[in-house]
Amino acid sequence: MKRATSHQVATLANVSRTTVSFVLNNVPGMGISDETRERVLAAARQLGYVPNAMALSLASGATQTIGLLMPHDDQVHANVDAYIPRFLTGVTLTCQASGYKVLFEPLNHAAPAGACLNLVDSGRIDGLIALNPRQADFSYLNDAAGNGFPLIVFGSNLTGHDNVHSIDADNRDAARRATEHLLALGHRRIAHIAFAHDDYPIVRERLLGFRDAMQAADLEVDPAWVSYGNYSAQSGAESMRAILARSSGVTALFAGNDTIAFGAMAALRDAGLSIPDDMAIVGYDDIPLAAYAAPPLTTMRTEPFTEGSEAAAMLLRIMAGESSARAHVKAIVPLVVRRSCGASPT
Amino acid sequence: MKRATSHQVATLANVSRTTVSFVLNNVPGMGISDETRERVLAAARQLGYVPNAMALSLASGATQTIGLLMPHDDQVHANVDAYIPRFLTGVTLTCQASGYKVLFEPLNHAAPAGACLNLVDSGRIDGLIALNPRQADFSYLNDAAGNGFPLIVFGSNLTGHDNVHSIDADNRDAARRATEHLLALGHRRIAHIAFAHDDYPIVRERLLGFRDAMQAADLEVDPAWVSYGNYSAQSGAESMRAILARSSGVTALFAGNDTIAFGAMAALRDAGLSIPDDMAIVGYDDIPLAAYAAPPLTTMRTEPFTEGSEAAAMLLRIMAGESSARAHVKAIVPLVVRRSCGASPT
DNA sequence: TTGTAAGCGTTATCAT
DNA sequence: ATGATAACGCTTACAA
Repeated sequence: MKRATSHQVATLANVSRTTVSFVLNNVPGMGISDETRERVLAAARQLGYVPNAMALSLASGATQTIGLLMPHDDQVHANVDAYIPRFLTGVTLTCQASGYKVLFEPLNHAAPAGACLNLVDSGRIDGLIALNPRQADFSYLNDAAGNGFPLIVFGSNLTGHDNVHSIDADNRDAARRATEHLLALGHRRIAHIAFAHDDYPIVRERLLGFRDAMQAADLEVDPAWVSYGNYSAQSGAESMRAILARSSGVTALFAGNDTIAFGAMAALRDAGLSIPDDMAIVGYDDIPLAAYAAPPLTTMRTEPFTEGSEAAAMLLRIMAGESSARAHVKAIVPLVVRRSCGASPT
Repeated sequence: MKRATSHQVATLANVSRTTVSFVLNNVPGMGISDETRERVLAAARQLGYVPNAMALSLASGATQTIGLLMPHDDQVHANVDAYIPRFLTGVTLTCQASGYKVLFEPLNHAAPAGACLNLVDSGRIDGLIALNPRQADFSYLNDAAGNGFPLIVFGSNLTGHDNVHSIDADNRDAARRATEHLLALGHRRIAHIAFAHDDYPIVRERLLGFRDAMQAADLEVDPAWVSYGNYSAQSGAESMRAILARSSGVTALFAGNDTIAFGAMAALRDAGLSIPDDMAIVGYDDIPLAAYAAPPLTTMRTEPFTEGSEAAAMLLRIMAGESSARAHVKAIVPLVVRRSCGASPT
């Protein structure tokens, strides 16, 4: 793999490396003769010259690359989760449009701080987006931000870290509204299956919102009604079966996400139960397949692609030195009503 | 964002930069005194020293980064496709285990050659995995490989490009077997909905396999039976409705992928048709949700995570200078029978 | 056992 | 209008 250097271009064009740089970067006010410019351009073309990105980064101090940090447990997460890939796409396309590359960094329990720190400290990236970081990740993220490193935290509305720019959906509020939808339909015994362990702030938020709604309706939530999945539809099915087995008399389910909901629905069908007659269901995320569930799933709509784009756009802005004040954006999460909860309020 | 340099470490430890480098890299046979080593290590720790990756790359000629190239059309593809994210995860985790980062590069129709070429020519990456490249992408991929650039092509078994290492599933054979499953069940009028336009070799292969099976059974395939989707469940539903509207009397569907199948199933349910009684369906991919469809979807099982891991492992091996001969691996695609085609052969 | 110096490919500041 | 030269942070012969 031989690559041409600016030196070779200079030699071929009979000029100095400086001139090559001036021509190729269109440096203004340098009064390069048209003749010279042509010669340099021709030489570059002939040699297939492309500037070396590493040398450029070293000299300029910028890598034109950002990092995307995301949680990742045991293959399951990024493997099965439907939100992340779309977020990633949003981030990537937005960055691409501005000439930035994105470095993808799944973060598992095993290597908590190391990977990220290294990414930042080794000067490999100019900015970082952390998607749904856990509590444990937050201390060094906050440090990095404190040192002036451009950082966007997406999806964990932790307080007391005013250094970091953040974008959030109000998961708690959305979960409350999801539950209220069920309540308004007349349901009183409502189950919740969290989509993961609750050391992720996001799952805790949804659980909290669920409880908020129940409490506001003066309803006790029986511990037998809540269960924890692990992102997969399978865990949703198992949780549903467990809840059914406890014969807790629940008539509705607020699923922590749509994948969980799909699993629960399958378990219900297998048990010969009807949706929504025996069990009304609302999900969360509005994954592309949600509208194609049987029956079509009522769910809270998130916009991963848009959110990824916005996170990237915000990061780009910060890196460009605009927007000095710490921003804390809240996204809106609408309820989209389909058929999994039946027709209208009782 | 201030970062410590090896120079500062050297100063603090009262040694030269060379010594710092020797100590930190554990260069053997250099006989560094334990006392000195300790002092250097302490200084590095105290300063939070992390070597600058760009400088390191420039000096060593290696970036410890690979690129992942993938097709991408109009948001739809990476946004809705269920295969890619899992492949990506497999690639990333395998690379991570070897200390490699991965640069994610979606490639859309608009910027065909540019993005990839630049990635390679700018020396930003040490190797490249191209996932399902289109015919058009192949010429420069082949060039890069010809220049000795480590490259794995996954999923487009193009011939006449012996420079490139490739991994493939035999899509044509798999599609044939999927169709044969339907045939064995007694179906004669079988529809196919391709999951994308057929300038992707992979969708052409599946179409070809479908035709192979039909032809082997001495069956004509009516043009009214085949339709083209665009990755989305929605396009699957539309295609299904179109096929139904042509009242072509088909009794079975081989869907180009599972997402398409989900859409088709929804359209069927809406039309009051029963699966599998009115329409038997086999999909392709075995996405995580396939087993949770209503009814559970019979489909061809791909293993995106494993395939991604293997592609990465192979690339890593090539970059390490092992395996000189061009490898062309074929993966196996088993049929997994669930309930969307009914019980047993007629 | 440790230090000096050259080189990796750029850009940028000066002279000329 | 163009060309030396230094600087970016590191590795690695080679010297001492």
